[in-house]
Amino acid sequence: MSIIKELENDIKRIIDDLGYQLDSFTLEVSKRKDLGDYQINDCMNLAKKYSKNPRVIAEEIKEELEKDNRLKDINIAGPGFINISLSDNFLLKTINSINSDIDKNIDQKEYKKIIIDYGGANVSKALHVGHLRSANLGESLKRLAKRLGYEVISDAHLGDYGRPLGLVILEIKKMYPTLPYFDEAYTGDYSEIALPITNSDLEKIYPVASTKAKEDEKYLEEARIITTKLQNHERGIYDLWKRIMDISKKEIKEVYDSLNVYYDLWEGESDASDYIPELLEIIKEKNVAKQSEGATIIEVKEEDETSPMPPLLLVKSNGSVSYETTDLATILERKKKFNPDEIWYCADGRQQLHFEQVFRATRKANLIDDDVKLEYIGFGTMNSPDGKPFKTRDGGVMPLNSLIELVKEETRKRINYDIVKEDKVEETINDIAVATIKYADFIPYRTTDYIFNPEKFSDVEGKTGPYLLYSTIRMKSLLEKGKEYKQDNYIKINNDTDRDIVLELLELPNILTKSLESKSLNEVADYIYSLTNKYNKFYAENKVLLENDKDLQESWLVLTNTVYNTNLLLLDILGLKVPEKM
RNA sequence: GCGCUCGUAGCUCAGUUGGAUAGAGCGUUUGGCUACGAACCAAAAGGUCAGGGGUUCGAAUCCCUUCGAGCGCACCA
Repeated sequence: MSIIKELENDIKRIIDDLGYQLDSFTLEVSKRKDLGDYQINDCMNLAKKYSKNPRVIAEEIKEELEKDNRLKDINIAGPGFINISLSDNFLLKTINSINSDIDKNIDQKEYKKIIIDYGGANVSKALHVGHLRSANLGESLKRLAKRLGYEVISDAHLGDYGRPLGLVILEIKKMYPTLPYFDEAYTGDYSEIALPITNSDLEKIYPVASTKAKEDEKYLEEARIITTKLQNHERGIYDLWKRIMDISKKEIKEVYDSLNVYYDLWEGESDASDYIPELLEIIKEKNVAKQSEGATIIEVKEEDETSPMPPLLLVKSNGSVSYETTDLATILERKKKFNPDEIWYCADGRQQLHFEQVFRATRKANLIDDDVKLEYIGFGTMNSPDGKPFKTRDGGVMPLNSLIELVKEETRKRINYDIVKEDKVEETINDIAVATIKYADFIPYRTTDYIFNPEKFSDVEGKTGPYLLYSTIRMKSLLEKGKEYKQDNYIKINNDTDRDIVLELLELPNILTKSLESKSLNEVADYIYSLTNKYNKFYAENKVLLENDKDLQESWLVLTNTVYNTNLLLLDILGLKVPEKM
């Protein structure tokens, strides 16, 4: 347990022992630093609950707190705020403990097994800027949850089935009608066929096919037929689909790799499709579906519910299945393969209704135990400066690749070529560019729609990814240059600048816990900036290596090391790589 | 129509289980490199928290209402 949590528990016990019941207690950082390090606001609420004067309660608590030598300068202000500060001796012990083991500054959670579904990549479609948030958020939630003691399985859950693929296959058929894939008489081995299609061809084919389908009912009908054939694993069509999968997956993986996003599983809707017959059987058994307008549906609307809640479409009137059905089958698949305690879905806010339908249908059909938590983690849309979804000049959505390249070009101008090794240049540029993009994405709260202006990337100063990387590298550099000096113990606190850093470090466990609860990384992003900024202030004010007071110098090196290690931990959670030099 | 997410500094965003004087970055103005990496640090200016009403010791935060924005509401995924 973290040191700050221990202190919080002790204070809670003191308050409990006085006969006042609190549901929970956390030390809140004071908004009046002139009055103390922390403020306790609970007396006013307790006063209401126990019909007493808040200041009287505050006095009682104060009297007890004064016996604790970890605390100092306890005072009561206003209607009943208690202000407390931490003793220097306690702070010294704390930082030494964290310095020896950073896990002493983290509160582990009880073990759980979680599957996180994020990314939202679709086969044969380029990853574009709209895919960034899901990948970024999911990856970091995975890292955070793991760090706090959960077992986490990440799944890309590729969109590799359904009509988009039917459309792509149809368009390939129009382009190359003589390919053996479309020849029902062909009995040979498909793997020997040369396919004249690259990934960038695939990315162009889908928009073309999609437009045609909107304009031409006959074309759309043909695509429906191919989609159904695909879902029935029909020879030829199915083999072509597998080839498309291989080409597309390779490209998707490369983009995710460069973004530092990794999946344990590359399952897709097609894998779940194996579970559809069993799913339909269960649903039939439980008798929760019914026929409507030629389709099979599950009613998920509660009685006397006013919000719109259309039925879940299980089997379409033409016999093919919808993505609601594959999502249900996926739940079945995950239960059988992994038996998780929770499943998290990171998807755009516009999918909220869809997931609500899927979750309700899951419960109705008892697809998974009631105590397994299904959680939809929605997020806001990334918009361009005009407030509309991000587009390039020609009207298409900007590919993620292009965005990365754009920022790389800006980064290329800023690198210090004197100290970055020649063979590290490209990797360094990628790390910095990705940090710029990902960190900017973390700053707004999860559900906020936000404006992402690529022009801004030319400015990499201030609260940005490069700021964090630069500062962290500078700490490392200092620690290396200070190797000849002792770096063992934090011995004395010099002034408020030093003290503020130690207090900031103590916030780490609460930040991580809160972030995991809210499933938003913006608090972590804010925190690492704040910690780094405080450290940089210290760095500008003091010259560690030239300090004559050796006790102070040793303390400062320990402080630097602790902040450095904390930054490494946080940057890793955010999924940002730290280059050697930059 | 019903529902969801919102409206906070010139711009982009934090802060929303109610707490003291509403914050950050950018931009603007100003100061700091012959000392550990200046992608840094310091300071200033900048606010009717969309408007109105209510709840209470206390509201950006909770409730009601008006205005405004974006999104969603079965055979696309």
